[in-house]
Amino acid sequence: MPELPEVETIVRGLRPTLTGKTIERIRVLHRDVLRQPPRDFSARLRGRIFESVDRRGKNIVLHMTGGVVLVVNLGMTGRLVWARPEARTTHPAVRFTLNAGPALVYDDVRRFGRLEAMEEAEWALRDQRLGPEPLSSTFTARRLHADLSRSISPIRSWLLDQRRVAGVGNIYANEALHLAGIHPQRSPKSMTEGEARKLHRALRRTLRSAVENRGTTLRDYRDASGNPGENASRLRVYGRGQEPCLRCSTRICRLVFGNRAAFYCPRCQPFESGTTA
DNA sequence: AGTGTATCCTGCAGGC
DNA sequence: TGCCTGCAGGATACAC
Repeated sequence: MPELPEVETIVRGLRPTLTGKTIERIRVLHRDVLRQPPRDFSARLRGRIFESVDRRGKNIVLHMTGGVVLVVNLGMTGRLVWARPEARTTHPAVRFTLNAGPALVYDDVRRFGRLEAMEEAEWALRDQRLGPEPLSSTFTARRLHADLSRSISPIRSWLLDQRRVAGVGNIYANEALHLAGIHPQRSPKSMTEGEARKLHRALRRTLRSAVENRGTTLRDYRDASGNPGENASRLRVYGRGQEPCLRCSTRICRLVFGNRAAFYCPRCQPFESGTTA
């Protein structure tokens, strides 16, 4: 559910208030969202102070005193919200009582999300396994083209693989491919430098504007204060099967592969490499 | 090594 | 109204 723009919005919302706060108490209501025994999780975090609030890909990365890192992956329906009445938490799984202000609650209907407390060194290893941040300066069109040349899986699947690029999920993969005029099943290996450049631009534009709109809320996503994002009305293909393409009025197609739905315009995104688009 | 598939879980929309 | 089916923004264990 939450992809880079949603996680970024949550992190920005948490940062000013959470930094400097101490975890006084931890209540685990659903242990299956933890990647370690609840006793171990709590022992590592209790009494620690939040030093920084960051994002890496779709992960919320909370650096604590004592060299401990709390990593939160929201899965499909996870939320990290302030326990205020207006942010109604329906399925609280973990509750962090802080030394001041409202508690911080991890809420997750489907419980696909995961929380883990680990050492800095362990986090460094995990971090290494993730691909480049698409909005950072190290993510260049040249690098993208080189990375694409080594893969034969469909480009939409490639974009969802967090080891290739970090933070892209099904919504923004489909949106960026439409903007770039590239069919979701195109082979990355077959892409020209020009296509890689288009895709690079499209990814960055799509993600940046979604961050500006505070993320896409289809159903579940909320920011740290419990508010939905504003980006849903800006989607061009995702969830718009059978509706007209906003660019050429052709009907948007819906196609399932890799266990996920792909949406694309057959005219703007021809399967035969896109010189006619 | 790199890919595709099945699975974790709950809720909701649509068909009958 | 109620039952059933299919679908959902993610990650990963496994088979090939």
